[in-house]
Amino acid sequence: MESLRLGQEIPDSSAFFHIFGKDIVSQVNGYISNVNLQSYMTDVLLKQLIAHTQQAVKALYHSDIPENQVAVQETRKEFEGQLTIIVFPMTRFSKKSPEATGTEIGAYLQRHMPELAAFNTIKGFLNLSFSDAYWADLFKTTVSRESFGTFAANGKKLMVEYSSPNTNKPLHLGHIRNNLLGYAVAEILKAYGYEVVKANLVNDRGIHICKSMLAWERWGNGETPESSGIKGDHLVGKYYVLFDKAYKQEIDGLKAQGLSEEEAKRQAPIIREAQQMLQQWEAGDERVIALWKTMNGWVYQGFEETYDRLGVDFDKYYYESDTYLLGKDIIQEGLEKGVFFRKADNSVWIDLTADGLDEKLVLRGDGTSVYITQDLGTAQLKHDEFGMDESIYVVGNEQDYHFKVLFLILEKLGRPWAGGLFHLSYGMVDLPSGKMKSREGTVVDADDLMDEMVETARVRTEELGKTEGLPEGEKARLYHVIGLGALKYFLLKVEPKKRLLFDPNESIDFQGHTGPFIQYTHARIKSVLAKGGYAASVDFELPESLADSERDLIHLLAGYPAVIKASAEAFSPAQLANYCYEVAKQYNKFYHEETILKATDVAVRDFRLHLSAATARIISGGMKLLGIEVPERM
RNA sequence: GCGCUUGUAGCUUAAUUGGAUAGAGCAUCUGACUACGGAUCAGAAGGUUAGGGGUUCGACUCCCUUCAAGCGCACCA
Repeated sequence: MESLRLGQEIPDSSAFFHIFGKDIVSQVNGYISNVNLQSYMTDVLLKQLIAHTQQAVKALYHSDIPENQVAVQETRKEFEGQLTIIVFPMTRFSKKSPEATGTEIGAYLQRHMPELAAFNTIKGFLNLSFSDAYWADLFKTTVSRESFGTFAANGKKLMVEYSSPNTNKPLHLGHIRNNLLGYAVAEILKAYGYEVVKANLVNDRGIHICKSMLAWERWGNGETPESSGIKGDHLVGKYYVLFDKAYKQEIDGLKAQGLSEEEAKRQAPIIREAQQMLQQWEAGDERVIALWKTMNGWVYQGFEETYDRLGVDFDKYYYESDTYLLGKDIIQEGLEKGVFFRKADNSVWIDLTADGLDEKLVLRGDGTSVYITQDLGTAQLKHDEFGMDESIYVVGNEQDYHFKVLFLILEKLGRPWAGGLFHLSYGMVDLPSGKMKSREGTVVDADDLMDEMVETARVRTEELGKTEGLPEGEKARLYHVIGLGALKYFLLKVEPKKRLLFDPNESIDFQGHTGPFIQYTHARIKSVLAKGGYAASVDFELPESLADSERDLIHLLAGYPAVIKASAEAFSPAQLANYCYEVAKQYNKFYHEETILKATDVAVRDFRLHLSAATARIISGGMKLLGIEVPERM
C-alpha cells in the first residue's frame, strides 16, 4: 500500500477511499495466502497439558478443577524442564503435600503424554521435560515454516492515529517516541490480522501558525527554504522563535510601564496582531491564506523528509483546517438527547460528576467550538469514512483526562463504536534538566538526533573495521540502519506508559540490550548461512538428540506467535522488542556452545543451519514490525 | 486542594498478570576455543521492589496509608 504524501491535496475523498480500500483488500489477501493454521503448536501442547492435568485431578482425587486454575508457566532456568505446573491449587483436592501431589500428577501425565520425557517436583512446582523428539518435530513442522508467526485476517478494521504534529516548528524527540510507537503498534496489529489505517491529524491552523507567519512577514525578507538552504520546518520554526522573542520583549516593556504580567501578555501589540491574523485566516483573507499555504508547504516538505528517514508512513491525513468546525451537529444531537445542557450564557456543558469527573464545556457561549467539540466531530468523521471497529489514539499522557472525557461522551451519545476507542497514552520524554521546552531551546531536535545516531554508528563501525571494501552507498545505508536501529530500539523497549529519560550527553549504547546487538546477531547468522551453503528448499533430517541450548532456542522461537498476540492485544511494542532480544541472546549462547559448520554429523549440521535460518527469520520479522531493519552484514 | 500516572541494583530496565532464590543490559572486576563474525560468550559483585500496614499457602503485582516525581483540573489546542 502506498503511503500518502503530507500536504497532498485530496480533491475527492470518496475517490480516495475507493483506491485506498482496494489496496487494503490486496494486502489482506496477501496475509490470507500466507496463513499457517499450525502457528499455535505450543498452544496446542498447552491445551493438551491442561486437559490432561484436569483428568489427572479427576482420576486421582475425584474432583473437577476448572481450567483457569491450572496454571502453567515456563520453567525457570535454574530447574530441569520446559513447562511447569503450579500444584498449589490442587492440594485442596489431594489433601496432600504439594510435593506428593505434584509427583502423583506428574506420574499420571507421563503415562498419558508420550511426549513427556521426565518430570520433577520441587516445592509446589511440577517441572515437565518434553522429549527432544517433541521439540525437534515442533521445529520442523511449525517453527521452521516460512509462514510461522503470520496470522489470518480477522476481518476487523482498526485505525491508529499518531504523530499529529503542529506545523509551526520541527519535530523533536517527543514526536519520535510518538511516531515509533504509532508505527510499531500499527504494524503489529496488521501482522495480527487487523486491517489497519494509519492516520495523521495535522494541526495546521491556529494562533501558533499565525505567530510564525507574522514573524516571517516582518523579518523574513522573503526568505525561503531554497534561498536559505534551511529545511522548511526548521525555517518556520525559526520565525516562531523570533516571534516569541519579540513578544517577550514587548511584555517586559509593558510590565515596566506598570501592567501586570497577565495584562501585558494580553495587550502586547504583536500578539494582538497575530490574533487579528487568525481572524483574517478564518475569514478567508486571500493574502493570509496564501502565506499560510506557502509556509505550511515548507513545513510539509520538511516533515516528509523526517518521516521518510524515520521510516514511518500514513494512509490518511486529516487537517485541522478541515476539521476544526466539525462537531457542532453532535452538540445539537446531545442537547436533543439530553446528554448535554445549556447554561444561561448559552454555553453547552456535560455533567460527568456521576462518573467521577467534572462538568465539561463542549461549546462556547458564542457558539464556537472548543478542542473537544472538534474531536467529537473528527471521531465521527473518521468512523463515517472508515467504519473501523477499533480506533487508537497515540497521544501523550498529558491528555489522559481529555480522552477519558471524549470517550465517555461518545458512549453517552450512544455511539456503538465508542467501546472500541483507546487512548494509547505514553510518558513524556524528559531530559536530565527536566522537560523539553522549544522556546527555551532545550528540545532534542529529531533531525539532529538522527544525524548524531548515524554518525555514531559510522564511527563505531569503522573502528571495528567492519565495512572495509563496501561501496560508499552501501556504507551510508548501513550506518543509517544501525544508527536508527539503536535509537528506535532504545525508545521502543520501554513500556509506553513509562516516562523516558534521555540524556543527550550519554550516547545510546550499541552493546548489550540494544538494537545493534540484535542486528549483529542477524548479520552473523546470515554470514554462517552463506558459508554453510544453506538453502531453504533443502529438506533436513531431525537429530536424535538436542543440546540444551538448541532445545531452549526452539522453545523460545515457538513462542513467537504468542508474543505477537500479546503485543498486539496490549498495544505494546515493548513486549515484542524484549522478545527479539531474548531470541538474539539465546541464539548467541547456542552459537558459542555448539558448532554449526564443523559439526561432524551432516544431519546435525543441516539441522543447525535450518535452526539458524529460522532464528534469523524471526528476528528480522519481529524487528520489522518494530520498524527496525536488520542488515545482512555489519 | 482534588484526580490520574509512575517509583525495582549506581544508571537503563524485565518479571508469563498472584507463584520458586526478583531476571537482564550498561558501568566495575575475572575469564573464553590460534574466531562457523569478540558489536559475542561464561562468571563475580551489586536489591528491605520508595517507606509502613493489610489480604493470601504465596505479593513487585491486589487493598489502605505515607513519601517523592510527572501530568491534568481553561469559554487554550
